[in-house]
This record gives sequence, structure tokens and C-alpha cells, in this order.
Amino acid sequence: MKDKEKLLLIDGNSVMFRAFYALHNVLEKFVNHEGLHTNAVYAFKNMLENILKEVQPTHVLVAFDAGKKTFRTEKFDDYKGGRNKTPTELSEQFPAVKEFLDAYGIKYYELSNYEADDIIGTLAKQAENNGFEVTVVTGDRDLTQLVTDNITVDVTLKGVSEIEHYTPSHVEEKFGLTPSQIVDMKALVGDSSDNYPGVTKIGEKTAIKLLTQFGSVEGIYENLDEMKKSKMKENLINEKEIAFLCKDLAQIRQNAPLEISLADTLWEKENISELADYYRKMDFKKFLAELLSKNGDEIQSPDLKTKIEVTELTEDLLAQLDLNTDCVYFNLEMDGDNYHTAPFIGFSVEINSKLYASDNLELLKNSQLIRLLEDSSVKVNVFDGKRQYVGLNRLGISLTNIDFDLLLVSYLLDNSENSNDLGLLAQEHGYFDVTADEEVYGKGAKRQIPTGEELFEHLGRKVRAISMLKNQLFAKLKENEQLDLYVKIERPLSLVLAQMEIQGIKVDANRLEQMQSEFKERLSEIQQEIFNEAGEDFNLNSPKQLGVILFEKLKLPVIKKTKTGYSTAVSVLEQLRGMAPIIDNILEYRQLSKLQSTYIEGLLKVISGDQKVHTRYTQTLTATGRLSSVEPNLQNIPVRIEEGRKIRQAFIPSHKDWEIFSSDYSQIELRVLAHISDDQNMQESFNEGHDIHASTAMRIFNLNDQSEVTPNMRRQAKAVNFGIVYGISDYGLSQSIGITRKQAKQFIETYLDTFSGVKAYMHDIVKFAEEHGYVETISHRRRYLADIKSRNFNQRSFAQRTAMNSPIQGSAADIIKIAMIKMQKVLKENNLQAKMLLQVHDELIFEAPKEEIPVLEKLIPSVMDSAVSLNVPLKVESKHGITWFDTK
DNA sequence: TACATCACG
DNA sequence: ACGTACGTGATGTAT
Repeated sequence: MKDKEKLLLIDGNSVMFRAFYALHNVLEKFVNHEGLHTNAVYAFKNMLENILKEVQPTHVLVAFDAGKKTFRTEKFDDYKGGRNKTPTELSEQFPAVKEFLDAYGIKYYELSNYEADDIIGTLAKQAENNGFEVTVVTGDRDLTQLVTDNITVDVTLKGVSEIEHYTPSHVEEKFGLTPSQIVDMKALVGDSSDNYPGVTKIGEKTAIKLLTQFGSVEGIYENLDEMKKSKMKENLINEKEIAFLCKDLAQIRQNAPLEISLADTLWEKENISELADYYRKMDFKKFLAELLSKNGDEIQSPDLKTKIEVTELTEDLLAQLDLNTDCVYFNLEMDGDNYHTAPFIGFSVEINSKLYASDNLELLKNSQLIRLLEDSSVKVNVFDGKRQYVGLNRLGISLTNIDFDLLLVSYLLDNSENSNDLGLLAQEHGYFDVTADEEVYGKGAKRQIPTGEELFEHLGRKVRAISMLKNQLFAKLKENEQLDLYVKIERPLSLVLAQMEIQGIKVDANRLEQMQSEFKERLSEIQQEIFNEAGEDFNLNSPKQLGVILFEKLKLPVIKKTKTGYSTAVSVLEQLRGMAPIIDNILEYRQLSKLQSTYIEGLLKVISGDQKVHTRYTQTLTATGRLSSVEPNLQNIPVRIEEGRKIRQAFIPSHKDWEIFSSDYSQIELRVLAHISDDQNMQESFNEGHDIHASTAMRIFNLNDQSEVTPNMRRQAKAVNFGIVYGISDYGLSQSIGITRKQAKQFIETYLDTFSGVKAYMHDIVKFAEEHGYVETISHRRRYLADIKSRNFNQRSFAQRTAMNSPIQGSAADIIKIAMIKMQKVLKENNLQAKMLLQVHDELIFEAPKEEIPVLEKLIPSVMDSAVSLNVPLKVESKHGITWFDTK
């Protein structure tokens, strides 16, 4: 029996539209040599291939709209009226995408008087009747009305990478309606983008309610008499005609007079030479390269990536080379993420526009080569300077004069699409001549590092990409006023971080092992008690199995659900406390097993031969400008609960008679807010050294004297302050301090009335984001907010909260970064042995000989509180002790 | 590989 | 009417 036939139907206009906006921010980078924009076609091609791979259809058709005039506009003049004109940058790409489809062997079709939707509806129906499985791809949820057991509709979300699959049950779940009722809903609700009205005052909620009760628009009108008198009933009566017209407009036709048949949609093989010509015409070098490497034999003179010449570097060659230059592009290649231990693969260097590469690390002992990397008169240009610094440090080479760091600069320009791969990142900047590592090296079990020519070429291309992008990206930094951010903060910081990572922090493995065996015993005791209470054994680490025990077997009330079942999170268990003894045991088990697996066993796994852990700080990851820490994450070592805090006893100084010293900024984010919002009340509190939470309490509870502030008032005020920093919502605040939403709303209103500067800031920053598409910190670090104008309420609200929070969190990150750079310098200038080891967002941790402690107690806070000058003071608190635990 | 959970600021 | 706090990383289970 032959396999079931599968038809893939693509809504060409809708997908092109999505594709165009997915790469809208790089629109001007996608212009071919004829001046034609190509971004939408580029993204369309990528998306098409993803879909083809996933769906594996036998038949494919792309449907397009034929023109503005359709049978719908005849019925309703204003149908799709008021729409913005399609940008010419997009409309000029429609002929191009059709040309692409021709070469690719995929049929497309348009029919005058009908929309693409109707072509899709008609063919989907025909195919279903002929026993096909059908997949429809579109960006338009209206098409979900076509869903049946045999017809799936895939709606593209966010750009073109994510897809939501609509099956009958998913439609039901999502809208609470059957697919055929979608049309009825549109009839009642209307559609603002297609510009038909629906019935006045009926929104989605009401429509769903009515349709659940009466089934359809027809059903509603048949039963109108039963409905009790209301404004809504009146509207329904008055607008009956409109409702039926809208239903007709929303209804996708399944009987359009197509001139093509199902058989015509058979997916044919691509025409390789035609496709290659097309890619050349469009300047799609990467696609061309892929095509040719797959079909190399069938085509002559493969004009692949720009040819480059990479010379293998040897002892002899090195001896003759003229290394007299003040600028090199360099890359030391290591196999794996962890550059503290990763094996070396080779290196490449561009000198005077010539490329050299080698897999012989011995060459890096050459004094002339070392001079190039160490001499302060030679600018070294790299990708990921911190990684390079640590790698070279292992080889005894000290890299100090980095000029351009491609990774770091890319991150500062736009941290929203940041890859850690040189090839992928270069592509984002419009440079296609370097391949992604994964493509060259493979992944998982297939990973295989090439040798010889192939390796040299890849490494050569990497340094070439750095050199090709340097001027362009520096120019952009300058244009964004971000040159100082790079030169004065991020670039020097990368070397400070490298040194902290290399230094590492010593861990007392014996202490951890001792805790491990205590916990092991306690865990098995609690587990046994839980099993007794449950009446059966199960996997306690499985929220799913636990859910069954608690909510089905023990019949405890369900407080909250997750996507996949019952929630058993702490907040839920807390509420179940007292209803069954099992709950307390589960909470204790959870806590202990977290400590055991993540902190004790996890930490033991990453201790190096020197009895230290060497974390890696990711400097180019977060959206706000904070660092993050991996392998191990030393920024989330327990502290809030005493039992967990004891983990910190295992973090010790690396020398006898040394101590751990820690300084942290007190309320740095609120101080930053006071500064950037220029709120007079808040500034006054800080300037006069008041307890900020207490003074907030006085204002929101309208008290006259601080003595009237109860601990509970202070606690609530503190939560309000947190909420403000996060971009407050009444719901969020109500959850955090267990009050009603109404009360929370009242708190917020009172707060914003008193702190009018903050209120103005919240408003202005959102406006700024809407206008510019990004927000920035005091050091001009940017965060782009793609969703700030989203039509989706949730996405937009999230972007608004982000707009409020990011400058605050990000400026605080800027400040501590500046402090770290100064700190490293000051420690050296003062000939102190103390070493900076860790950064935990608002806190710096050092180790130092005991006798230096009195000096540090003055020096460190003074460096930190003078890092920047705000219009409120920065406050720093310090502690020290024989372990990290004892710094309290 | 995705999800739920929980550790931190 | 919408459904939420902001930013991270590691773990174990289930798919």
C-alpha cells in the first residue's frame, strides 16, 4: 500500500508578510546587486524548508491573493479598507518569490475575485475528500475554521520560527469553540484588520458564551425570543443584517472555481541550475553554497563563498614572514564551551591582509608571534576576547591589547539576537562567507573536527570575518553613542572577568561530602515517611506522580494547574499545609533534595584539580546587561534559608590565614530609580539616609512619623518598591503580599501620587520605547523592545514592564561593572594581595590576607560608591569571615 | 528537548 | 477583556 498522500497549502501573502517583518530590522542589509530587497524571500525560503522537512508532503501549493478587488469587496465596500498600503520593499518581492517557487519546483496559484484563503479552503476540501492529509500554513488565525481531523492549520507566531498547530482539539481548547464556529464568532465580534464590524458591544468573551449556548449565529437568532431584555439583545436585533453579512465575509469558500486540480500540486524536484542562478541573482551566497555542496557534481564552476587563500603556517614560513604590523586578527580555536579546560584545535591569524592557520600549537611559542599578541602597540582583533584571553593564558601568553571584539560589540549593538557562534553572528551582520561551527564540526555523536585544509580554511574564514566587520560595527557603535560603553566598560571588564575566572574560588570538598552523607540519611527518612503517608511508593522527584498522589489519591484541593497537569509548586503546597502531614514532609524533601543535587553534588562535580571552581561569566547573554555565571553558577548559591546557607561554609580562601571579604550595594536599583526618575521624594529619602522601605510606608499609609510604621506596613511597602522596579501590576503585587487586587491597586495609586517623578518616568519611558523601539541605561546600553507596539495585550504589557525595568536593572549592572574595573586597578596600584573572585549582581566577593582586611574595609566601599555619580548617594556594606558563610 | 521546579539578585 | 511581576542557571522527569 502506498503511503498516505499529504498536501501542504501555504498562504503566500500572509507568510511573506510575516517573513518580511521577521527580518525587518535588517531590511537594508538584504538588498541585492540590482537594488532589490530580498529579506522576505530569504526568510520565506528558510521557513518553507523547515515546514517541508517537518510535514514531508507529497503535494504543495502556495496560494496568493490576486488583487484588492474580490467578491467580498463587492458585498461590502469597505472590506479590508483602511489597511496600510503594503510597503514597496515587500511588494517588490512577490515576483521574486514566485520566481523562487518556479525554480524550487513548487506550484503557486492565484485566482481573480478570490482571496488566497478561498483557494486554500477549496483545495483542502478536495484533498480531504480524496483521502489526503492536509496541512495549512498561515499567519492568520481565521483559517483555523478549516480545521478537521484531516486538516491541520499551522499558524506562525513570533517571526517565522515558532508555529502553533491547530487540530480540532486545540481549537476547542484555545477558543472554546469548534472550528466551524470560528466563522460565527467572527460574525459577532468583527475583524478590525479586515475591517468589518460585527455586532456592537460583542467581544470575544460574549461571543463564546452565546455560541456555546446556541451553537451558531443562526441558532442565536432562532432563540432570540428566549433571551431576556438587554442592551445586547437590542444590538443583536438591530444588527441582524450586519451579523449575517459578516458571517458571509468571514466564511472561507470551499467551492472556488479553480482552474487547477489536486494533481497539479504534486511537488516536483527543484531545478538545481535554475535555483543556483536564482540565488546568484539574489546574492544569497549561503544558500548557493549549501545548494552546490549538496549537488556539487551536477554543476560546474561552483561560485561558492568568496574564495579565500589560507596558508598553513609552519616554523619555516614563520621565520621568513614579515610580522611588522600594528594590527592583527587572531583566533585561538578550542574544542568545547569550557575554555578553562577545552583542548586546543589550532589558531588562525590575518596579518597584512594575508590569512594563516595552523593546528600546531607549538608555533605559539614563537617569540615574534607572541610579541604580536602581547605588545601594546599591536591591536589585536578577536571574537570573544575573554575566551581568547583565558585560552592564551593557558599557553603562557598574556593578551592585553584587544581592539575589536566581534562578539562583545555585536552584543552591545543588539542583545536580542545574539548567538555565540562567529559564523551565525557574522551572517546577522550581512557577512556570509564564514560557516557556522556546527556545520563544520557537527554535533553530538557526529561531532568530528576536520584536519588539514578544511580546518585551516574554516579558521581562516573566521579571522577574515572579524576583519571584514570591524569598521562597519565600530561605526554603528559610534552612531549609537555606545563607543564609551564598549571602550570604557565592556572591553576592559572582559579582561577583569577573565582574571577572576582564572583565579577561581577554593571549595572544601570534605565539608560538602560531610553534608552529603547527612542529607542522604535525612532524605531517605523523609521519603519513607512520605511513602507511608501516601500509602504507596512513587517517584518523589516527579511533579506528575506527586500530583496524582496529592490531588487524586488524597483528594486535596487543586489550587493551580500547569500546562501539563497539577501544579505542586511551593506556593501551592504552602496553601495545603495543615490539611495533611504529608505536605510538610514534601516541602522539606524538596528543599533538601535541591541542596543535595544542585549544590552539593553539582558543586562537587565541577571542582578542578586545584581544589577550586572556575565559573565562566557570560558577558554577552542577558537582555539587561547583567552577567550570568555557569559551570558552576556561583550567582545562586543559597543564602535565604539557614540550612542552605551552610553550603557557603564550603567556599574558603585559597591561602592559610586569609579571609573571604564581601561588599554589597544597598538598594542599588531603587537608588538608580531615584536618579533616573528624578523623583524628589525618593531622592530626599536617600539623601537623608532614611530607611527607604519605612519612608515609602509612611507615604503610602499616610503616616506622620516613622514610629507609626509597623513591621507589616514596612513589609508591604518593601513589596511595593520591588513591584515598582519590576514594572508594577496590581495582580503581581497582590500575589506577592497576599492582599486583594483592589487593595494592591489602591497601594499603587497612592504610591504613584506621592512619587510623581516615578509616575512620570514610567509613562515617559514607555513613550520613549514606542518612539525609538528601544530603551537605554545610563551608559547607553540598549534593549530593543520588538513587542512594544504589539496588538497582543500580553506581549505589549510585557514589553511595557520591560521598558520600565530594563533601564533600572541595566544601569545597576553598568555601575557594578565600572566598579569592578576600578577595583582591579586599585588593588594592583596599592600592591594588595587581595583578589576579586566573584560578582553576584550587586555584590563583590574577595579573598585577602587577614592583615589587609582593615585596608579593604575602607578601600573597597570607597571604590564602589564612587563608581558613578548619581544624584543620590550609593551605599555599600561590607562583611568578612573565614568562609563565605561567615561573611555576615 | 521541553517543562516544572527552585536557587539567587 | 486580556493574565502578569524583572533578570538568570541547574536539575530531574517525561517526551
